[in-house]
Formats: sequence, C-alpha cells, structure tokens
Amino acid sequence: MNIHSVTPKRTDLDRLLIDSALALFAERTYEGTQMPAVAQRAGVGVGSIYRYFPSKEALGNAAFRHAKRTLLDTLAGALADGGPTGTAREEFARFWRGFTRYASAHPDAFVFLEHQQHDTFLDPESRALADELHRLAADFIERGQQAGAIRDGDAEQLVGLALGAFAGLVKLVRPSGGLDTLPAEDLDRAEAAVWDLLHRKADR
Amino acid sequence: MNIHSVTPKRTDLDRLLIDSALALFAERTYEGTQMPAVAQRAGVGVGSIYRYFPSKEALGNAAFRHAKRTLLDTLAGALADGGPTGTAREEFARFWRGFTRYASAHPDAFVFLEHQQHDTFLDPESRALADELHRLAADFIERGQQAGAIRDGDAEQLVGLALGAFAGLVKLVRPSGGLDTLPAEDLDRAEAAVWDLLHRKADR
DNA sequence: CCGGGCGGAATGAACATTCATTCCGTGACG
DNA sequence: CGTCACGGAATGAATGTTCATTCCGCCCGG
Repeated sequence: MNIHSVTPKRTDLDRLLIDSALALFAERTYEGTQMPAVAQRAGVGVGSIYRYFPSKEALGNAAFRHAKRTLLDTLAGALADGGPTGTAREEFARFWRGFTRYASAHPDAFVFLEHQQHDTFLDPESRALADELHRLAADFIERGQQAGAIRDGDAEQLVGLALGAFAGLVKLVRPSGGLDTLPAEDLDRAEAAVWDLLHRKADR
Repeated sequence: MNIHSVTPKRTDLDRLLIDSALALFAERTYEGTQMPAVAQRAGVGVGSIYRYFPSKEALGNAAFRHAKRTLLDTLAGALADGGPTGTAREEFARFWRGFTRYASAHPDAFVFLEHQQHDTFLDPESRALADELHRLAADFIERGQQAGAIRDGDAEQLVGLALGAFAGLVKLVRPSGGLDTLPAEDLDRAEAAVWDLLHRKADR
C-alpha cells in the first residue's frame, strides 16, 4: 500500500458504481432507481455498494458531483484549446465543442445533470458545484455583450435559453444513439442556430 | 339533480387531484411523490384518491394527458387567433404566445411535461398524445422551410432546439415566480432570440 | 490457515393500496 | 316543518409490498 501501489481494480469500483448509477438515474430518475438495480448493472452485490458509499443519497451526490466536475473539466479544456481567446464567436465554438464532447462521451451523465432542478437529494456542496457552470457561461455572455457580439438581455436568461436548446437536441437524439450518430452537418447547423440565438444581429 | 344541477365541488375532485399531483410531480418527480402527499396537498384523505383513480400509475397518466391536452388546446387556440396564417414569423409569434400562455398559467404542468423522457409509467395512449405536439411543431418548421423563412435542417432537430430553449427559460424563472414575473421586455427578447434560432438569415 | 472484501439473504422502514367505519346530504314520513 | 333512516362519498388505520440498509457466511490472496 505504498504511494505508487496500483490497487488495480479496487478503488475503481467507486467509479464503476457511479457510472452505473448515472446511467440508471438518467433513464429512470434518482428516486426511480433502486440500489439493487445499481448493483446489478455494476455486476456486484448490493452490499458492496455500501462499502464505498454510506447511503443512496451519498451515491447520488457523488454521481452528481463527478458528472458536473467532469463537465466543467471538459469545458475548461475546450476553452483553453488553441491559445488565447479570440472573438466571441470563436469562444462560443469552444463552448460548443466542450459540451458536444461531454455529451458524446457521457450522454447519461449529461441528461442526468440537465434534469436536476427538482433535486431534493443534492447537498449544499453539490448545489454549489452546479452553479459554477452557470457562472462560467454567464461570464462569457457578459463579455460578449460588452464586446457587442451578443444580444442584450439578462445573461442568466440567455444561458438558460442556449443551454436548454442544446439539451433539447441531446434529449432528442439520445434514443437513437446519441450525439455522435448525428451527421457532422447537422451538428454544425445546430451550432450555427444556437449561435444565432445569442448573436447580436448587425442590421436593424 | 337535474341536467343543470351544479354539483358544485363534487366531481371536480378529480381535477383537483390532478392539479395537486402535477404540482408535486413537477417538484419531486413522479417516482418521488407519495400518494399521501398528493392527498394532503389536495386536502382530502388518501383513500379518496382511489375513488377516482385506480392506482398511482393511472393518476400519473391522467395528469400527463390532462396537461398535454391542455397545452395542445392552448396552442390550437393561439394558432387560430387572428384569422388565417400569415408569414412564418407571424405563425411563430402565435406558437410563442401559446406556449407562453400555457407556461404562465400552468408552470407545474409545463415542467412536468418537459421532463417526460424517462417516462416508465406512461402508457401507450399517453405517449401517442406526447407525439402530437412534436408533429404540430415539425409541420410548422417544414412549411417555414419551404417558404424559405426557416433555416435548413431536420425539422425534428429544430423543434428540439427551440422547445428546449423555451423550456430552459421556464425552468430558470420558475423558482422566482414563473414566466409572468418576467418583464415583458425580457420575454420579447427571448422570443426574438428563439426566432433567430429558427430563422434563415437572408445574407451570406 | 487467516483476514479482508464480497455477495446476497435478512431486516425494518416507507410506501401504495384496501376496507371497515364515519360523515353528510337527501327524501320520506310524522 | 322536524325527524329519521338510507345511500353514497370520504376517511385514515391496517395490510401487503417494495425498497434501502445491514449482517453474516464465503472465498480469495497472503
């Protein structure tokens, strides 16, 4: 058990459990999924879950936080991609790419995160994490507005509209295999459409 | 007890139960709301629910169908408003007005409807009803595309984007009082933004 | 052999549903 | 008119079921 010990699959179990939980939560709701179902999907016994998480609520929060953090990381990566920020349109493209990557890689997690309005089971720490994404996006909106590239209006509201649109697309294509079964053409069109939702038109 | 007898609140109980259920479902999920909670919110005994609905599932489906049908009716009313259809932009305004009216009057119902992807409890009839809205909206999109007013792309996808955007806005403002606490200005801006999401730009 | 995970049956709490009982409006009878 | 008995609606404690959580015997690596 030294610093570099491998602990091959031991501690990976918590990740596996989180993934299984996420998939089920996305399909049937947190309240609607039973612990035995999580265990079965993970291929372990029910009791083993409790070796890693003290309760269903703890598992739910861990899953939520893991998903949200991964999304934030993916986004941060995409935003840093390709050097210093250029135009608002360019930064939007990075956001889009970040969301797209994440929703492709973790469709379950994405729809789960999207549905968390009626949380009930989320603890304060989870909620705090949830706000970060909105802050990040709202900052972008406000900078874009100051630069004259994004339309006027409450930044939160614009974030809600844009994020909602993306989520609407993801939910639509999820049953038929998720975002990456979409032709690149369709994805590009969707990106353009959502940008137009935010973009301040030059004319008028 | 003649034809015009008032039966003042008697048979209205089923409506009251549906409304209570809808409010709780929106807040805590179908799976997350207990029958006693529904009874309490309606101000009746638990047993009384079962006089009107044979099971929780039946109540859930009745609530879903009622909400969806009301939304469709509201939409139909808004679309018929003001004579024959003019431009696509004009028809979009009617859609927007319909959705806005509905989401203002029944915010609970609206968010409940929006979350039904992971249904589980919806029966085939409810699902069929759910499709009608998408058909209605997709038809509008396709007509708009043929007229050159709406951007190219899969109509279903555009519906998903636009509906998602609207839903995103509703979810955002719901905690702080719902759509009609929004300044008219903000609502108009949101309408313009969503229209730009759909609109085919003249230039380029 | 021994100790630490692990599985999955066992447990108790929470829940949907039932049903014996109460309550209330109505109409008949004095 | 006042009283009373009847029927149907409402109630909520009781019931059986489903679920989260616990517990204990087993198995595997040492």
